[in-house]
Amino acid sequence: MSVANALEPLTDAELAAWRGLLRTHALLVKTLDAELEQAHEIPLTSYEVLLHLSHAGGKMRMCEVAESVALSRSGLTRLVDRLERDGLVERRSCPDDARGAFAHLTDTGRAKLDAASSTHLAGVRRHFLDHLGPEQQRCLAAAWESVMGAAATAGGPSCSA
Amino acid sequence: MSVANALEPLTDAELAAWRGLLRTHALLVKTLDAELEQAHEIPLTSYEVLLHLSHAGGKMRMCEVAESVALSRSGLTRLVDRLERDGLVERRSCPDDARGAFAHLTDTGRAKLDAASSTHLAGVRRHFLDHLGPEQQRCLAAAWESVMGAAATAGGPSCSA
DNA sequence: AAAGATTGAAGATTCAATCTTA
DNA sequence: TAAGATTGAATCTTCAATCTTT
Repeated sequence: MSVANALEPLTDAELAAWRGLLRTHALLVKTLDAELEQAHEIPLTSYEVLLHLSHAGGKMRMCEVAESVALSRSGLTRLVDRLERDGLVERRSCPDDARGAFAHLTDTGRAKLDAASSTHLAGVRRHFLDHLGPEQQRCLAAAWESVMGAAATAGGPSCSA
Repeated sequence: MSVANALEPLTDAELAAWRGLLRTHALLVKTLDAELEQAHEIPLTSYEVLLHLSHAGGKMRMCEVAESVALSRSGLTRLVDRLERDGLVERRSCPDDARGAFAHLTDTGRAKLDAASSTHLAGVRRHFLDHLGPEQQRCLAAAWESVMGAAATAGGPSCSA
């Protein structure tokens, strides 16, 4: 908080909290991605796009999808290119705003999502949730809320949707 | 833990703990990387290599460095190429094992690390640690310990060092 | 002039194959 | 035969510039 201690090295506890986040995230994402790729030939990021689309009722604006999976606009454009090529998603025009575009979940995409979800869900449980007590779960959720809340105050997301 | 509930959707608390990890990690890494790049023209991953080298007394085996920053071997080879080109790191041969190589922190590299560390440290505090209470810090550290410990039992790291 | 989306070019990372040494 | 490290090819992601619409 203060400027005076900006150069103090991190305490062991601070270091463990910070570096653990980096290490654990890397391991989990790598593991879950490999499991999805192996069992269903779909990368984790693609899976998450399908998942968000499904949760949103089957369609989202491109910029919303980009924000939801933490990808740049151009990054999402290429990803949806791949998903469209594989028949999992379709682009449709946006009646309200001709500049925009919707990403639509296709039947094939929904089927792929349904098939892959048990693999993914099992992986998230086995590699992550199963090792957390209910108290720890709440603590993590509160921590994310606090960190993200502070960030939102400063520089929020980009697109209006 | 059981197979029976593998298809139950995640509870809200589980979802918050898991998706929060993804979102928060993405935001923090993006922010810290941009700050380092802007103030010292060094990417976060490069900074972390210098940091680990410094903590290890100035030299590490290539495979150790790769493991410490969660990069593949080839990924680290290219990264050290860039660091060597910029004069921040030097490759040296390994007396004990002629197959191996050391990455050595140069004086220039150490100076760069010292200069960048206040930016990085301030960023980690401002964007992350300042929003966590001591209790939350301990909770996070314990969670990482638990998750990583379970993973280590299964498939551990690769190189012998 | 600004926002949503895309494109070309460049950068970073990985896989598979290769080289050298153990 | 296996391990440490590197290389070529391919993939994924981003930045800056562009196009269209508001």
